[in-house]
Amino acid sequence: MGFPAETIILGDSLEELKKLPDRSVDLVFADPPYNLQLGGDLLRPDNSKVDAVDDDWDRFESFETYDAFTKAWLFQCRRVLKDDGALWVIGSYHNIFRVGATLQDLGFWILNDIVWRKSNPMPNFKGTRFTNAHETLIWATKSRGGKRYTFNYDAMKMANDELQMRSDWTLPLCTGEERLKDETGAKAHPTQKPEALLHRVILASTRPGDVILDPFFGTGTTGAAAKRLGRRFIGIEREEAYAKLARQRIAKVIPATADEVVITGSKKSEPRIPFGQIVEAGLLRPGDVLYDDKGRHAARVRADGSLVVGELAGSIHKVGAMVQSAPACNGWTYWHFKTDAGLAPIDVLRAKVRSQLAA
Amino acid sequence: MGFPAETIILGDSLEELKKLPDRSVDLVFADPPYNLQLGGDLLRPDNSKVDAVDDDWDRFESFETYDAFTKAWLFQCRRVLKDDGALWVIGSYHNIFRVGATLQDLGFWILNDIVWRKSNPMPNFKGTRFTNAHETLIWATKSRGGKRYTFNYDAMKMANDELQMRSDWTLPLCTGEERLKDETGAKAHPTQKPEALLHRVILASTRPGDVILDPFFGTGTTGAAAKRLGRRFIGIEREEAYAKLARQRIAKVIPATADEVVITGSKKSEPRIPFGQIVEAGLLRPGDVLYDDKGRHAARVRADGSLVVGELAGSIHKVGAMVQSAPACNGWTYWHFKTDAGLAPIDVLRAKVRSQLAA
DNA sequence: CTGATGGTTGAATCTAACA
DNA sequence: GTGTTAGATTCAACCATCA
Repeated sequence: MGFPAETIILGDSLEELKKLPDRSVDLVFADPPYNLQLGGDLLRPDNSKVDAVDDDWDRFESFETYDAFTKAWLFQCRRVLKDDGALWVIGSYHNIFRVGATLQDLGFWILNDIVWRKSNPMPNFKGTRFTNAHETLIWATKSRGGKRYTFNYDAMKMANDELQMRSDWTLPLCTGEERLKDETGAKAHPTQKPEALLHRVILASTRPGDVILDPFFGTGTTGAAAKRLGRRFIGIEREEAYAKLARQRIAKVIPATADEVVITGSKKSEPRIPFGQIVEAGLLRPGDVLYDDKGRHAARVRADGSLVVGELAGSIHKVGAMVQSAPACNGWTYWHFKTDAGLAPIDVLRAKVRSQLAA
Repeated sequence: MGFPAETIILGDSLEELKKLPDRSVDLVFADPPYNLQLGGDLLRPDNSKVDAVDDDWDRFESFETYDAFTKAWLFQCRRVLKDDGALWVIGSYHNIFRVGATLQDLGFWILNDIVWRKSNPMPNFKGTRFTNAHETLIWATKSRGGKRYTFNYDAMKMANDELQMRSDWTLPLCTGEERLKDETGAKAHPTQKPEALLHRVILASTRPGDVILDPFFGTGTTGAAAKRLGRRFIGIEREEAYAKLARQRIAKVIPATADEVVITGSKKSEPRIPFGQIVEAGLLRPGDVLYDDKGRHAARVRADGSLVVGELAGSIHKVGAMVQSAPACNGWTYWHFKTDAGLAPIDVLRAKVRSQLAA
C-alpha cells in the first residue's frame, strides 16, 4: 500500500521484480518481448525496407529459452500480486500461445482473452498470408475461485453504448502525435501501444488509487494512462533511453482528480435496503397487496416485511420464486404495487428510501 | 492421391489417424474438444437454464492429460500431411494456448492466428466478464520454410471487396435451418460450426480436388463444405449417431462445378462508435464539461463515457433526455463542447474517430 | 401477405455478503 | 472455514403466433 504515485525502476525485469514484496500490487500489465523470428529484411512492393522489430531484446534462441524466461517473470508477477489482483499480457501469435500455456501451468485462471482489432494494420506486402490485423490480450486472476477480482462491469457497459463490452476491441494503432519520436524523427520504440488500449484495461479492472505494475515499461504508456486515471504505477525498464522518454512523457500528463475518476458503479455496491424498511417508512402498509407485472399473482404485505400468498409466506424474493416455481427471483423487480398510472415495481420505493438516506 | 471423394471413418481419432499413410493429405481441419471447465448450472436472467457442453468427450483430468492427447493427434496429423500441406485448428481460450504451444513444439510453423468474431454470441449473463464473443483458429504449415503452401490470395481479396482479407473474420453462429436437430428437435451436436467458416478456410487454403482431413468430424461441416467446393474429404468420428447425421447431411449437398464456386461477400457497415471511445481516444477528458447548444445545461464527462448533471448520471442520450424531460434524445447532436470558435457538437468527435478507424 | 410481438437459444471456465 | 439468503443479471437471430 505504501507505493508512491509514480515509480520507474531502471533495471532488468526479472531482477527488479524479485525485489518487490509479496502481495503488493493490484494489477500487472505486461507487454513482453514477442520472440519474433523474422528471417532477413522485409521489403515493401516498392523495395523500401520495413522497419521491423529487430532489437536485441527481442531475440531468443529457442522456445525453451523463451519459455523459461516467460515462466520466471510470470512467477514473480504472481507472487507480487495481491490475492484479489489480476494480470494482463499482450502478445501476437509468435508468443501468446506459449505465454497463455505458461500462465495456466503456474495456476493463473484465465478470465477472458481479448482481441485488439487494429483498424489500420500493416498490410501483408507479399500477399502470402492474411493481413495480421490483431493482437491478443489475456486477462487472468491469480488462481481459480480466489478472492473477488475487480471488474467494473457497469462502467464497461456504459462505455459501449449500454451494451455489454465484448471480447473484441477495435482501436487504431498508436500513430501521429501520440507516437513518440527520437532525435532523428524515427519512432522511438518499435511496439508502442496506444493509450486508448490501456485506458480500457485500467478502467475495466482497477479502482482509483490501485497500484499497477508494468514489468516491460518501454516508453511508459501504462504509466501515462494510469496517471491520467488516478492510479499509481510501477514501471520496470532496462533501457535508459526508453525510461527517460517515459519520464518526460508522463511528466506532461495531467492527473485526474478524485471526482473525475468516478465511474458508473454497480447496483451491488449501493446500500442494502431491507423490504421491511419500506413498510416502516410508510410507503406500503401492512395488508397492502402486491402483484406481478401481469397481475397473475397477488401477495399481501405483512408488518415485518414478509409477503403472504395463500399458504406461502416469506421474503419478497422467496415468495416471488415460489409462486413462479423458479429457483430464484429478484423480488424488487418482480412485485408491483398499484398506482394511478398502473402497476409500478416496488424498486421505485427502494429508490425513494435510498435518496432520502442520501439527503 | 488415391482417396475417394468422400470417406467417413467410424472410430477413435488417434487410432484411425495412425492407419493413414504418410504424406497423403493436403489439409487438416481440426475442431478438438475445448476442455471447458464448467461449474454448476448457469441460469439466464429469466431463470431458463443454459444448455451447456457436458459431454464425456470434453472431460480431461488435467492439463497434462489434455496436452498428451493434443500432442498425440497433432503428431499424427503432421505425419499424414503432404510437405506442402497445412493445418487449421479451432479453439477458445480454454485450450487454444496449449494447442498453439504444442503445435510449435512439434515443428509446425504458424502462418496466422485467425479470430472468428461472432456476430451473435451468448452474453455474459452474470456481468462478471467481457462477453466471450470470439474463437481462435491457427493456420500452420508442417515446418518453417518448407515447400510452398496453398494460399489463394486473390480469391480472398475478391471475397473481401478488393481489400486484403484480414485475420479477423466476422461470421454468425450456426443457427436456424443449418443447425442439425435430433428426433426430439433439440440440437444434434453441441458445437456444430457454421459452414461459412469452413467455406472460407477451404477456399483460402486448398485447391479443387485436394484431400481435406478432419479428425473430429462431428456432424460433418467440413465434409459438407468440402463437397460443395469440389474438394475430397476424410472424416474421423467416434460417435455412430454423429457420423450417421453427417452422411445424411452430406448426401444432400450439391457440389459446385468448377466455375461456380460461390464467393461470400463481406458486408461493410459503418462502425458503431460508443461515446466511451471518444474518451478513450483522448478527444475528451474525464471532467470536461459539455453543454447544449444554448448553454442552458452543463454536464460533466466521466472516464467511462457517462455524463453527470447534478444527481443524474447515465449515457449521453439518457442524460440529454432527462435534462429536457423528453422521452428520448440524440446525445451526439444535443451535447456540445467548447472550442476556440464556440460550441461544437460532439458528433464531430465521432466523425474524427470514425476516420481514424477507417484509415 | 405483412408487420408486430413474444419465446427460445448459443463451446460459459458466470454472485457476493452475511451469519 | 461453510451454509444461507439477498438480489443482480442478456444480445442478436430465428421462429411461431397473431393481428
